[in-house]
Amino acid sequence: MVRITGKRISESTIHRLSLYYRLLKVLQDEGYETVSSKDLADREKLTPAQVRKDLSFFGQFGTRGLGYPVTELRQQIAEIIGINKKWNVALVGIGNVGSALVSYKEFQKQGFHIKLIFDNDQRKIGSFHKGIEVHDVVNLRQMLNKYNIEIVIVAVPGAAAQGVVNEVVAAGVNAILSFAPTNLRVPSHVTLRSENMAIEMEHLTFHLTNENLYYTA
Amino acid sequence: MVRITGKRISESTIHRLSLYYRLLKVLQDEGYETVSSKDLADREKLTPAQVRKDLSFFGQFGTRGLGYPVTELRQQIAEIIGINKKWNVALVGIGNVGSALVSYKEFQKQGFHIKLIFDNDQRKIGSFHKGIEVHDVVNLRQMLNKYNIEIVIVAVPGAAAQGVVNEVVAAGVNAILSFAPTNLRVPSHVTLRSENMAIEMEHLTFHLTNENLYYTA
DNA sequence: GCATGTGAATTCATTCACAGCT
DNA sequence: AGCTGTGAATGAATTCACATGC
Repeated sequence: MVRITGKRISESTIHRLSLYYRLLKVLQDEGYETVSSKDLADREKLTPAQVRKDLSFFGQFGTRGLGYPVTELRQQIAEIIGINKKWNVALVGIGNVGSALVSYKEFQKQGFHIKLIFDNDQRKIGSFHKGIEVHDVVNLRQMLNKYNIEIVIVAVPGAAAQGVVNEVVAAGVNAILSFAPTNLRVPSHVTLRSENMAIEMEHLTFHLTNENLYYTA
Repeated sequence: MVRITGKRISESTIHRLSLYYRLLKVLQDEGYETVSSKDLADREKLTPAQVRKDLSFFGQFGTRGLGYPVTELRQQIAEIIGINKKWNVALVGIGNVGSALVSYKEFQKQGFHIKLIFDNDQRKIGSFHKGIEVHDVVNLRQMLNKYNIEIVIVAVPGAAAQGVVNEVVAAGVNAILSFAPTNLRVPSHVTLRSENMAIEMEHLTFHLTNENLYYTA
């Protein structure tokens, strides 16, 4: 949770900003110049009040009676989220998930530049992926520093993940995206997000298993 | 949101059940026979009350003065989440993400059996991935039926995703995990979870961009 | 004495409703 | 008239605190 001029910003608000950002691109492509909170809400299955409240945390972007200017609002949200600039990213672990990430085109487009790749497998070290050389993870800390890496993506097996995270934190990197299926510890000044496909699947099985118990009482 | 005997179960509770399930495995391996809500909470950075409340929605699993039996509680949670059985899964789209999924060992272990793979690329159709043949997505609906698929993972480009989802829904499948970076529509009886790496990255950049504005007022 | 299970209290998120601007 | 921006009201999730049982 972050406070901006005294207002609490929740992770859900941050998430919705990302959704608005994408939706505004679509609206832009469809030729809209302005959009109302109701339009935005309808397309995202939210309430207009929710949309207005989310935006109101960061300023006043609309015109009463008219709505929000599509292109401008999109630019403003980009600035709020911090994707109006390039970010130096490093990837640790070039297995299946890591490879998928390197090939993920949206990444480059969004300004995420994978500058460094690390692995501990001697057969992989020295090889190239999409033009990026794979380095020995032994040099992780010093290279993160040298290349001014701001975000590290951890895609190593669970058993190795905490060790990698510790090095990353020691190197002064404050943002980590992990694909490891284990609990990771970071100091409170570091932002950690974890993606775990198995857990997402379990949401599905929970619903499949329990939806016959739906009540509407 | 699901109701069980009148109690509201939130997605966050479901998520935490998955965390407890994993943590209990660790505790089991460490040789613990019982565990208190405080122990569980400390390891997950939650409060003991949160842990007890989560579990209380589904029954009484502990012993006062003693705590919860590790192995037994783990088994109970498996039943609640619905991972005490095998699930028939199909994968649509065998690109980078799809390939990573097929190779993901945790999946098999957790009882998720990828029975079918689909793609629309003629060069891929007929090929095999980890012993599973790639089928033409044209036959999606009928094959999902024939093989009693319960969960479909959609890993196709954004532009193709809604079309695939429509077919999946038409085939009567009620659980979908999507990796497409677009908004998808499903009827309310279908559970849809979306993973979007770019959005996760944006949480990180938001924090990196805004944490210098932290207040503690 | 110790730790669960759970109503009550609190905190946090969302929605309402309306004043204010175009 | 239409739609934003925002305090106030509601609703949901979390935490408190204690009665209950081992």
